[in-house]
Amino acid sequence: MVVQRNTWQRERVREALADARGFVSAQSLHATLRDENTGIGLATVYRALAGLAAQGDADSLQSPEGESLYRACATRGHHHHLICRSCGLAVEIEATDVEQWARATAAANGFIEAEHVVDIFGLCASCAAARASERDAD
Amino acid sequence: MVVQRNTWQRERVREALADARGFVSAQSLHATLRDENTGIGLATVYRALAGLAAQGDADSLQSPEGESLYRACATRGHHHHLICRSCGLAVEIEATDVEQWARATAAANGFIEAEHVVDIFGLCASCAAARASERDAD
DNA sequence: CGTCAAGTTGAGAACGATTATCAGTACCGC
DNA sequence: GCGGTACTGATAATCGTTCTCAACTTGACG
Repeated sequence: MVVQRNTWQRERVREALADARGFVSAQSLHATLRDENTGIGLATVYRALAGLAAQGDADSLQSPEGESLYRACATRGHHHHLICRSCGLAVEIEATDVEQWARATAAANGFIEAEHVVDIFGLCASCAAARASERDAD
Repeated sequence: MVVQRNTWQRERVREALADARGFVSAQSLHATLRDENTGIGLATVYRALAGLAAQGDADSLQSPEGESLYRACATRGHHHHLICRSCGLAVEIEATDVEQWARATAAANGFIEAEHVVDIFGLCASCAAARASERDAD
């Protein structure tokens, strides 16, 4: 049974995702690959990303604007992110305390099969500096 | 300057939101109001919800499926939720520790203007029980 | 290397949620 | 009641994502 084939498209998506410093949307990833030369299809990018996410090679989350963002993460397994809302830069963070708190809170209220969403959005140092100098320029 | 007018539509949306035990989507809220009799428009529901959320009378969050969900919350000000992914029931929770952790983590990584998303999704006791008896029935 | 079955691809259609448009309406202060 | 203006609602438009399906690749087998 051939479960999955290797195609250059999937490989390119994986590379592009790895090249991106932080979280990127499927749309912008597609745009990037489009620019490079490849006539890769949007649907293929979505499929590849969904596949990567499914097998744990990528993390996905919803931006506050409702887009799905993806990232190739160094840390496999459960972890959270500190994300720059300007450039998308993401820092992987552990939150052992929060995990416990989440589990305890869920249990205390009779909830089972609890999953939690814990992410921090802000401006990274670079973007903060960039914005500060923009302000100065005004 | 008339800033905002009172219309029965906005009031109905507020009521319907209050009647719902937990988070509901704009779509289902519109469906509910539609059933009641009112020929209220979908756009109006969206506008009312956005308004309520803007003035702090309602909380909004994105479901894992990408829909925007709204809820009339008893607690004004910053708080988080424990949400049943089956019936939408939501429990308001305080997470002082998590707030601090979020702030500290952001600061430690040079991030400013940090906001955090902290929500727990699970199955509430009722839904868990309901599902258990369904299982038995099979 | 050629063949073949089945997984993949890509263009575009389809879809669902949300937002914008705009003429008609209802609210509010006078 | 009047007038101005914010609001409404039907519909179109937008945007991200998924589906469809014919054409194409890949990989196993000989």
